Amino acid sequence: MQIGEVARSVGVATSAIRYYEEAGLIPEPERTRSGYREYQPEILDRLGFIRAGQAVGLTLAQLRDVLAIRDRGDAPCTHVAALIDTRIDEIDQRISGLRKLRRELTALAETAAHFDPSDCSPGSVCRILTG
Amino acid sequence: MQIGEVARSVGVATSAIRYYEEAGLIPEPERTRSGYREYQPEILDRLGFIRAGQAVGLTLAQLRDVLAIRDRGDAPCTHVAALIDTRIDEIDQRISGLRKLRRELTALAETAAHFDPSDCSPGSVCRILTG
DNA sequence: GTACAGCTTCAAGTGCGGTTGAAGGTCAAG
DNA sequence: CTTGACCTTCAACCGCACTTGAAGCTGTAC
Repeated sequence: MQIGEVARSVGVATSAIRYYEEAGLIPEPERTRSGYREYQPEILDRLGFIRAGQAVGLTLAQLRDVLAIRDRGDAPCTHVAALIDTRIDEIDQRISGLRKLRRELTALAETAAHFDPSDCSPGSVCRILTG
Repeated sequence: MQIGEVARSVGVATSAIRYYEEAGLIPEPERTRSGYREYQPEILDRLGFIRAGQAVGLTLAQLRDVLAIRDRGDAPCTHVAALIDTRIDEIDQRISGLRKLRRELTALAETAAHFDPSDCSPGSVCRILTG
């Protein structure tokens, strides 16, 4: 398969596939006599894995590590499971940070609703935000 | 006040203050004979506003707009209130997206827990993630 | 006079995950 | 034989909010 066909099958841009190669996530494929990249079907699973990993918020660096384990011939299961657990913790922290921020913002919105613009002293930019 | 003193008072880097000037969030200050920036005390409130805005996730572009309204002599209250409401909506969307992702990840973690690495076929990278 | 902190400008780099553009080679159809 | 879709490499650019570095001037204390 040429790069365009692979790209269409998986739903990524050809430029992204070349970038993954450059970044060490996929191996350099064979070339045709004219220099075109010539992929084997295995690439589809590999790109599918990258897509799935990205979709849950893993970085390309993390996925590259998983792929390297796989390429050494080992099963990356436990490593993947650990990444998932770490990712869940990150999300929990992110959510609680956002909830805290939301509480602060609703308090500010409340202030804003009871705020008479004529109280708005020209000496400060905006007391709604700065309290 | 010189830039370093302002930076220490507000808790930002001098490079950030120069950047805000460049980006149009703060006006160009007077200069001493030797070319040093010489700030009036009003800058502290302005930088405090920028910090407060950033802390709730507003972008510099949004804050620049608020400051421009203030500089025209108008009260930016209603504009700020609208930004806050929009920001709350963004956060709600972000949180629900993260919650959805978390549900997917806990499902994957569950799969991983019941997964025998020997089931891990060498033909695919990792079936935990790709399902 | 000399050390040292502090200021100046300008250009370039950071992270992340790519995209875009230029300049050109390749391949099948008509 | 030309058109057009596809491929190649390489370098530069995107957003965002800065930081870093180089090269040099200023100001004060000793």
